[in-house]
Amino acid sequence: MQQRDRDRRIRKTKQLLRRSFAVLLAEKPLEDITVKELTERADINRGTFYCHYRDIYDLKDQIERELYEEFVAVIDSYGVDNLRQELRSVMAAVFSFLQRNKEFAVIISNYKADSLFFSWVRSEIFRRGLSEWQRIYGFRDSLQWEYYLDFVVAGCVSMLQSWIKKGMRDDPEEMGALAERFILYGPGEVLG
Amino acid sequence: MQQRDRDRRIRKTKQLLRRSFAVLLAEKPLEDITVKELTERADINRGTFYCHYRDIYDLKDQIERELYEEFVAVIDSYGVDNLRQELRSVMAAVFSFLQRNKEFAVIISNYKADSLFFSWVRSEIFRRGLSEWQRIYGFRDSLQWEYYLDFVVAGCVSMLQSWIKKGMRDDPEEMGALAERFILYGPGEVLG
DNA sequence: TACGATAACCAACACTATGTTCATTTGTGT
DNA sequence: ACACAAATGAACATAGTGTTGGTTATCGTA
Repeated sequence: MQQRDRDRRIRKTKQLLRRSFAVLLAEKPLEDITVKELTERADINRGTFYCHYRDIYDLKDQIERELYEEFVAVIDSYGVDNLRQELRSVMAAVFSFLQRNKEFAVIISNYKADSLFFSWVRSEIFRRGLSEWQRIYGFRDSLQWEYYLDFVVAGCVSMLQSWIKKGMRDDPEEMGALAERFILYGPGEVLG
Repeated sequence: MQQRDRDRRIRKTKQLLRRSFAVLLAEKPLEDITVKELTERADINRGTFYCHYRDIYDLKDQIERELYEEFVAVIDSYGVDNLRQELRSVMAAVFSFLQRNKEFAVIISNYKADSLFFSWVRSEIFRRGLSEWQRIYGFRDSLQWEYYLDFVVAGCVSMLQSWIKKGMRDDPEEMGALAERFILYGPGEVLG
């Protein structure tokens, strides 16, 4: 990415394509978007599209991939050892990361069902959580633990998604605290 | 559905198309499957396909829609009043429902990310849970409750999905009990 | 069993998007 | 200013789409 995008022209065309892609995605489902229409909207030669992407799905994948790499960088900054202790801060950081990338977050939440991004996020967090569990407890009760980990990870990601759909208004710090309570204490405090 | 599918010919072609669709889906992603290839595999005239479906996505939607309607019938049999009391049984029933429809369940879990079925299931359970909450508690703390409900619903659905991917081996009754514990008591018993 | 209805078949059709080519023009980094 | 690379525009063969009309085969029912 660094090597290739040195050229201003490349950055410009990619940006134009992405903007038009976002607009189109707000109008119709992904499978109805054609290269022809996209490039006409962006006022880019159709051939140029194929210099950068294989097809529409490749474009979508690249966008999600880049967002995902940034996400990994964010949670990497918290080290692997203290995920449990810093649960609240990590979650808050993720919420605030999405807020900073509002434009893409909205694009992704426009996909009718799940996006690749969130699916990657789920398996990444699952992987990390599982390895931490095994580091601490070995393989004891690992099946139940796997289901529970899967349960809470999916829960958190779904919180992220509905938070986005609600307009990202609630404070990231509060959302992080909420997520932590859901994960560690269940519904106790919510149901009273 | 009842009116049209009286004719044996229709049932037969639809079945053939679905079988070939399942096979193709195991080979390649949905967006790479063409009507032409599908009908050739099924040994059905291409024009016949268009008598029943608008396009590939319509075929996929109809399959998921039918499975979803059966699902709704299953949870409807538990009445709306006692969702909370019968949590375990309802969840067990859902697990066992998917086990009975193994073939379709596997098809759906083959979609990388975009299964309409599970997305419908999520919003349906969410809707029911929310209305039950409001019936019992009014609108008190409804925001936190909404996030928590979203959290656990997504968690349960994700349990279903990973259970399918593990081969549906664990007993539906046990899975139902596990889900209930996760929902009501959080990780307490799992983490010890 | 016979009959009217209709689903499936077949061939053909125009149409659209795809992916690739090549020569040309424009803009870039150093 | 220069060499290089990206973007353009036009053209092309290809493949899938969606629909047509006429024919054959199969269906449900009386």
